[in-house]
Amino acid sequence: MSGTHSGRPRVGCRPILEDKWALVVVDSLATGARRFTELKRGIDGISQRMLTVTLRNLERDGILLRTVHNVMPPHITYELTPLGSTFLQAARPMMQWAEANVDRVEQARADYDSRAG
Amino acid sequence: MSGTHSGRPRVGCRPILEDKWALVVVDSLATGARRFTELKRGIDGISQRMLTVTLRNLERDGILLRTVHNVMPPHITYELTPLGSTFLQAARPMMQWAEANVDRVEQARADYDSRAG
DNA sequence: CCGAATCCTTTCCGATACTG
DNA sequence: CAGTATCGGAAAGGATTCGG
Repeated sequence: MSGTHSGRPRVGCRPILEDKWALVVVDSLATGARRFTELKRGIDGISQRMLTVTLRNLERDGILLRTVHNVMPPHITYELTPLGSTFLQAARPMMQWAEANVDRVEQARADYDSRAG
Repeated sequence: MSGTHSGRPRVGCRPILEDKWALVVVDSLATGARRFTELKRGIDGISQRMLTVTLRNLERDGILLRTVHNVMPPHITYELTPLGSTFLQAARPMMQWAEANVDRVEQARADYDSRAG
């Protein structure tokens, strides 16, 4: 036995965990609903296409909710669902670890590369 | 402001977070050192190539340590470094969330697909 | 037993152009 | 504003073969 690994592939969750932008998009919705352009501006380096794709996938997964507001002019907002909020809570430690240890990891890489070319 | 997102791309951590197999390999080392073949047997669906690549990357990142034992016959073990242990601790909540919510996510997908084709 | 190397297919993803 | 459509290069990743 090895930790929490169950033996079968975690089909259905992997796409979230592996998605290049999913974590940062979810994180961007931490403080409440946002519009497409707000998200685009707030996320460094994301293309329009990838933001669209990421939002669609997260909506499909039940992580966020897409709402069309019929005011004038009409606009669309994205916000976390309850399931999305629990996901964000669970993901926070890992994001914080990443933020806190980027330098250590890069140092380890530099060391490794200098040893082995 | 939006959660823990700093605005700059998290260069250096993304490869770990995005890697298809990194989490499950790290998790497989939770209980101690393992040999290549043990890992291969324990991880469902991983190819020899991807296990090799994943182990190299994690070693390079300072997450795990590769040790060549000069006994007869010689063998090689992989184990988490202290940095790797902190990574695993940080990743646990997300892995547990994934394990606990696969069904919910798949249900959400089925609902979404039945609504929109 | 633990890989490295090669081949080949699939998927990702940015750039660009267009739409209601 | 909030997308959709299409293209093409880049990267991932499986299968297979070979080596120490």
